[in-house]
Amino acid sequence: MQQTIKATEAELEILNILWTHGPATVRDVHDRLALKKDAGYTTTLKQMQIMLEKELLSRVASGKTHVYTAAVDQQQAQGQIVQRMIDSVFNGSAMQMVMQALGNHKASDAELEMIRVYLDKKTKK
Amino acid sequence: MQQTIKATEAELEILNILWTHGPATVRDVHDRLALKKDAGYTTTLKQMQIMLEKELLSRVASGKTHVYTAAVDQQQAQGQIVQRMIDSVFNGSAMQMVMQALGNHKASDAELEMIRVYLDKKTKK
DNA sequence: TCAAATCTACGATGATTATCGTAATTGACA
DNA sequence: TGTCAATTACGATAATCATCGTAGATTTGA
Repeated sequence: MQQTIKATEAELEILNILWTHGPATVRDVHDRLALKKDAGYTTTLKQMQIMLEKELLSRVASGKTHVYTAAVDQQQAQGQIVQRMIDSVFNGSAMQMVMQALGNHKASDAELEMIRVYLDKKTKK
Repeated sequence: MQQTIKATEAELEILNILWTHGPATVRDVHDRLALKKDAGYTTTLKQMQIMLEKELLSRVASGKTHVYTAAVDQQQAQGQIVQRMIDSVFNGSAMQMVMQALGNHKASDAELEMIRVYLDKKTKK
């Protein structure tokens, strides 16, 4: 049985950065975070230290700093979050959420085509 | 400019019940909630009172009880929640989330077909 | 009518989150 | 080597959330 990954919104933002850009220092993460929101450096630091305790992150020392890595699988973590949302907000209907997402979002034709291809593959299987 | 609707997980469950079944008393909501989770009656009551203050709900008196109604639009609230998740967890890519949702979910062929039809309509427009 | 059942109001509490200030540590380099 | 800048460690705090107990009000029906 896979463990349940429970991350807050703020933690997800950090995980997201690490998933996207790979291992990074607190400084790196903080700078990227600062582009979107503003919080103090120590806030980010503390956040990441807590995530280390929760084992959402791992780290290795490098000189005087630490390099952090996401310790949870991206697919799995994202999947669980989406599932929780589907359950609590969409009565368990993934489809309902997909339609909502597609409806609100201005997806390009190319994107829509990708989804279509994906659907086909899924249907055939 | 539309206001930002911010509801917690527990609040969403309540909203969801009201959206699905229409106006209801605390008792009604609580009984439905009790099917899934267990919490005391006063917990649900308090929750709904707070939601009233936040103007997520409205209510009218009916005898000694109050009948509550969701005061926020379902489409709009769901849309904002999904959008927030897309932003924080999927780097702003709705598609990425859709694929995640479809991947995790065992959708029936009929469901997939519905999505396909929806996509076509969206593409043509 | 009045007692029991039901409901609301309200405050308190513990847990979790998010935030940040300060102090201690470390490494770089003048 | 000694100082300065950057980093980590740690603790504190305020805000938010979820939960529930108790008291008071109201309705119902025996």
